[in-house]
Amino acid sequence: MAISFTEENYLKVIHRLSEATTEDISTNAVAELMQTKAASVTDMLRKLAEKGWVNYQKYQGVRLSAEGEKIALSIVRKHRLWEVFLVDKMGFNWDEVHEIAEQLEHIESDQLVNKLDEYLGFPKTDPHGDPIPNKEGILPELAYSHLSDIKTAKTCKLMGVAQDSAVFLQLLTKLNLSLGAKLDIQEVNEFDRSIFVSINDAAPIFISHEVAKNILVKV
Amino acid sequence: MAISFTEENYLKVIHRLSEATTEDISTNAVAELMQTKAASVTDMLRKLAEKGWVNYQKYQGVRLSAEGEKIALSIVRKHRLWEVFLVDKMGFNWDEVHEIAEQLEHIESDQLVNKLDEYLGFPKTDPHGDPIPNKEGILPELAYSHLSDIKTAKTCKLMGVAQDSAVFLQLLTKLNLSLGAKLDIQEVNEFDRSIFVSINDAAPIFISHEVAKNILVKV
DNA sequence: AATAATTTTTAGATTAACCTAAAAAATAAA
DNA sequence: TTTATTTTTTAGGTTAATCTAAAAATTATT
Ligand SMILES: [Mn+2]
Ligand SMILES: [Mn+2]
Ligand SMILES: [Mn+2]
Ligand SMILES: [Mn+2]
Repeated sequence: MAISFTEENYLKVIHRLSEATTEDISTNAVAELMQTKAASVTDMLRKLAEKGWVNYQKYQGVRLSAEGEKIALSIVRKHRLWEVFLVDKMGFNWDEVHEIAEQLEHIESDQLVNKLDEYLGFPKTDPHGDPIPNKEGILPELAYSHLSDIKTAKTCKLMGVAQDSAVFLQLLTKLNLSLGAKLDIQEVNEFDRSIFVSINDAAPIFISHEVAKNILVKV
Repeated sequence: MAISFTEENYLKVIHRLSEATTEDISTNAVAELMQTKAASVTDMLRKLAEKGWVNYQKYQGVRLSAEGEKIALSIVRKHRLWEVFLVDKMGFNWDEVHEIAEQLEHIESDQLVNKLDEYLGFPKTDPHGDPIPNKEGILPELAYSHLSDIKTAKTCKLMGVAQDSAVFLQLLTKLNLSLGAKLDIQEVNEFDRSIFVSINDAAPIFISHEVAKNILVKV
């Protein structure tokens, strides 16, 4: 069955919201991420349900069907593989690739995706540390902690980010924080929950709680 | 000003038709290439004229404006660069890339296009021998002859094809005809205008007039 | 020059994706 | 357990891109 860019984006958003919870996804939550109005979402959910890609009963929220999940994962796979391509082959920085990948993820050609995967050396994660679903649509579960949840005196390693926005990623770059960075937590301040941390054995600096929430680490 | 995929495709088609003639382009000619109805074309031409991308007066046909020409060439540039990428880097055959490039040509990022160009080594032509417009939108004019117009006993070199269709390109591949092939014309038959030709010094074979019309050569 | 054939445009509908405003249902608070 | 608040859906419209059928303009043919 034919699928539009818009439908693909809805499925992707529902998938993203479903990763954070086992509950049904609300119309408003979808509306916010899709940057549209709840009324438009209701229309679309009815259509997606008719196509068999979501389970939806009015007022009850929505979940992806098995088929919808498969489609969503194939788009995530394409998005992340293209991001690797843009950084590794085209020389973009990690804060420049998300918008372009938002376009490239809709290119339709299984052959191309698999050739691209091979060309890139079958990467396991994208430039932001997010796992790349394989050909069969299996997404390895990488269970990382948020830096904001780590206790004083611990050492950990930066494994990913919880946000793709350019301003956030550029800030990390300024702080000399990139994937693989070693973090030694000196102190967590009670007042503002800011973290005093040494990055790659350099002199420690302060990182706000807001930033720490969006940094994923392995202890 | 924002532009849709559909508008881009119309500009591309008008550009393609303009290459073959200096006359104004007819509504029907656009309709045929766009695989749509004349009534739809009329609507779109009015819209493109309002946006300043074409000059159009009803019943008088259409031409690209300078700005429209620039947009059309930027799409052609992307299409052909992506085709080079697909063949040179992804390992596709020349008959497999057109459809995918039809999608990729709409990806919007000047930065990406120019990085891709550099990554590919600033290619001058695409896998079908068509010239690639440069960053400034200048399209080198490659003046080749159609094989069907060449006289007996001439030797020439295959420089391009006048058609992107998979069936045609696959046939050429079967005939051992690829870019750069050396052609020695033994005889042009009066009856069906078929050509008896030796390809890369092999034993001569027959090529139909229909095929010869779509082969571009340098004498 | 008049008539016939062809091409192009207009008129009126349809579909996908969106919107605002109002109604209905679900949830929270008194 | 009513009442108030919030969430979600419905009703009715808009815009872009398409369509068919009919009208108008252009071009070709007697
Ligand atoms: Mn991204
Ligand atoms: Mn990413
Ligand atoms: Mn092509
Ligand atoms: Mn080509």
